[in-house]
Amino acid sequence: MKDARKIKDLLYEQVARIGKVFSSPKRLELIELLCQGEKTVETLAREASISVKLTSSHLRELRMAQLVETERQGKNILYRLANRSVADLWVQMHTLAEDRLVELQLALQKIATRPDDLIASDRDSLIKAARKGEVVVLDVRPSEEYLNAHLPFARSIPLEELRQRLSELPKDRSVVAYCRGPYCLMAADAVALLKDEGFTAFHLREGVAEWAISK
Amino acid sequence: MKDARKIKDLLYEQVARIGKVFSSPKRLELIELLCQGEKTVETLAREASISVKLTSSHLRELRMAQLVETERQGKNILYRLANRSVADLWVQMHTLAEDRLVELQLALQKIATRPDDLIASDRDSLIKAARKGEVVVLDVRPSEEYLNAHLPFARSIPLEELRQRLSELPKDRSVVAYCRGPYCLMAADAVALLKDEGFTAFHLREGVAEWAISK
DNA sequence: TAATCATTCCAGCAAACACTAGAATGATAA
DNA sequence: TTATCATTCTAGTGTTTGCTGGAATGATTA
Repeated sequence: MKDARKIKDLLYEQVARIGKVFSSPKRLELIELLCQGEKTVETLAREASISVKLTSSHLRELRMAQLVETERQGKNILYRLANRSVADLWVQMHTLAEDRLVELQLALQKIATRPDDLIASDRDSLIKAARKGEVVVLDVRPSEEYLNAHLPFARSIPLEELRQRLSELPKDRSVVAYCRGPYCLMAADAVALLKDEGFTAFHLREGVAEWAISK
Repeated sequence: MKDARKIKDLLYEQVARIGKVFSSPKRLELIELLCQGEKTVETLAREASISVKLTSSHLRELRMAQLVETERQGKNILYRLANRSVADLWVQMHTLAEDRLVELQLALQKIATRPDDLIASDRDSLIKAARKGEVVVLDVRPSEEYLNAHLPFARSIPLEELRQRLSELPKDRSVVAYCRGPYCLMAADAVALLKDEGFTAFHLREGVAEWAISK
């Protein structure tokens, strides 16, 4: 009887190790970044706006829970998610959070400059329209992330280059911009810029990881 | 720019609220229990072997993250998961843990008295065999949990009553026992008892929640 | 009214955690 | 060798957490 208690505690403790990794905001941000593809510590630190040392220690937690893998490439060390299911768990967790937490829903509403900028993601019809060329699906993430994975029929113009490359986009058709996911501000910025310049632009909340999981 | 940081931090902080709930072993145990159906605080405390007061405070965390709902029923208060996706997240998290953490794999191996007691869950063929009556699928959880939900064609004999009710089971066919899930010891105990008594018995690792999610 | 179920508040304790800073270490490339 | 990328150690700080115990409170039933 006492033994049964002990072994049960041990089991739940192990699962809780995974939960602990997902209980820190900064680690979640790193996970989301790693969902976009492998990255060096420096890149992760810069994109998450934290020190390299702190990044390193958060990555250590991820490593100890076996959720990431590393690979040396020259002077740099590349981190990547160990598994598709790590990204899936992140998506499922933030989806549940969005479903349950009113505070999160409110905060998310502030991101889209206007609610009508948001496009309801009807996966099939968006693909169909993109295939026919009726809309332009625009990936505004850094180009390495686009190269790693992107939505079907998407074109890449990183947010930084968008202003200079406006001429590549059509004014007679809709542009649907997306970025890393619902917590990334790049697509919203892109849509604001595009609308300013007279384009018809919409904001797709989903990123590649969310898209991959949606049924 | 500074604003973008702040709003991002806010978003990840909200998701981390969910992660925090899943980062305590005792809370995970409570979640697993709640996956079996609604329960009173007293029941949860007894089944998780912790004090009512501690149970109450863990349930408070679950409530504040909007992951459970409560309903007064007479003198008791019933807790239930707010949503199917809470159970799904628990299953997905412990599945990932089992996939990544060697320590967990080792600990799980100790549960099954013998590894060959475990049956590989080939969902379709098990259902087919159960429908034909070639095997008896046996639910050894308390009967309220069976009544709340159970596997197709499963019969209910709670572990506590099993010894007295052995005559209800056939000796010429296999018995496949299951309980709450991989971290529950009841099915393993049942299999050990049945084999002792000359039955052909196997242990199905999955519980109802795992079964519901498996593709 | 008294008994039961559950929550809450108080206080306290030990442990863990997030973050920062300084200094040392190791591995690699030029 | 020197510079770069990354980790590690030490050390400190302030916060949060899990758990315990005692006492009070509320809601419901009998």
